[in-house]
Amino acid sequence: MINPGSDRPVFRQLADLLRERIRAGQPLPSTLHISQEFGIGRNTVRKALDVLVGDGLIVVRNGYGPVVLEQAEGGEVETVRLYRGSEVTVRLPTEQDRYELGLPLTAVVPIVEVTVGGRSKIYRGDRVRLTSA
Amino acid sequence: MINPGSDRPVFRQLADLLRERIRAGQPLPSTLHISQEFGIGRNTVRKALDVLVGDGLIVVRNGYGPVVLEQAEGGEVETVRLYRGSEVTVRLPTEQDRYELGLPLTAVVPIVEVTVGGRSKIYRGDRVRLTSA
DNA sequence: ACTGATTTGTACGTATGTATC
DNA sequence: CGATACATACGTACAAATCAG
Repeated sequence: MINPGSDRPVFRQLADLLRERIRAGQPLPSTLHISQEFGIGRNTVRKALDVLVGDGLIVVRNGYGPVVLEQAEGGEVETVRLYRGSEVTVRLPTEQDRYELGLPLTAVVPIVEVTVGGRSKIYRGDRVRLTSA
Repeated sequence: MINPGSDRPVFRQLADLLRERIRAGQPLPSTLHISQEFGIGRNTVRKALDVLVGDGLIVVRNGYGPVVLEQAEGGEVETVRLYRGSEVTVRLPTEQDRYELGLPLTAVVPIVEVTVGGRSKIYRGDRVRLTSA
C-alpha cells in the first residue's frame, strides 16, 4: 500500500491512492478513518487531502466529511463567452478567492475575474478559456 | 502583535504581519527566528509562510531561507481590446514567457495570452486589463 | 432547543530526513 | 565536515462546525 521508506512522501502516496478511489466512484471516509486504515497520522492524511483539494477533486468543510466533487467539473476546462462590455482582470488568488474556489494555501493558480454589468465572477485561470463573442 | 484568542487564526495573523514587512522591503528571517520572535510554534509559522507562497510573495526552498519575490507594483496597466474571435488563456509564466517579457526568474505573475487569427500575444496579467469590444 | 457524537480546524511539541551553506 | 534551515511525519490537545437523536 504505502511505503514509508519510499522517495515519494507518504502524503503524496496517500493522495495517489485516494485519487484512485475517487476515480472508482468511492466516497472518502473521515480523516480519522483514513489514518487508522493506513496507519498514518491524521496530519499527514489532511495534507494528502490538501493535494486532492488542489486538484479540484474534493472539498472539505469543518465538521463535515470530505466531499467528492463531480470529476467532469473537476479538471475540465470551461469555455466562457465574453459579450460586449465584459471586462477581464487577472490576479493571483486572494484569501477570499481561495475560500470561494477551495484552493489550498500553497496552490499558485491565476484567478480570472470577468465583470459585466457590475457583476463579476471568478474562475481558476487554468480551467477557463475565454472567447470574445 | 498576535492575539491567540482572536477569531482570526494565528497563522493568518502572522501572515498579515509578514506581508506588511515584505511591503516595507524587509527580508524574512528563518522560520525558527520567526517562531521565536512571536512565540509561535514552527509548524504555525510554516503555515503562515504557505499563505505568502500562495500569494506569490515568497518562495521557500529546502535548506534555504524564505525568499521575498519582486512584486509588480506601480507598473502601468495596459488596456487591451478583445475583438470578435479572440481567445484568451491564462497560465503561470513559462521560461519562454519570462524571456519575452523580461521577467525575473523569481517573479510570480500570471501570464495572459490573447490569440486572434492564429497570432498570439502575451501580457503580464497584473498589468493588463481586457475589455470585450 | 438541547445534548452528545463525529469531524474538521488550529496549534503545539518532537523527531528525523534532506538540502543548502 | 559541521551548522543551518526547510520537509516530512508522528503524536497530542482543544476549539469549532455539523449532524443525529
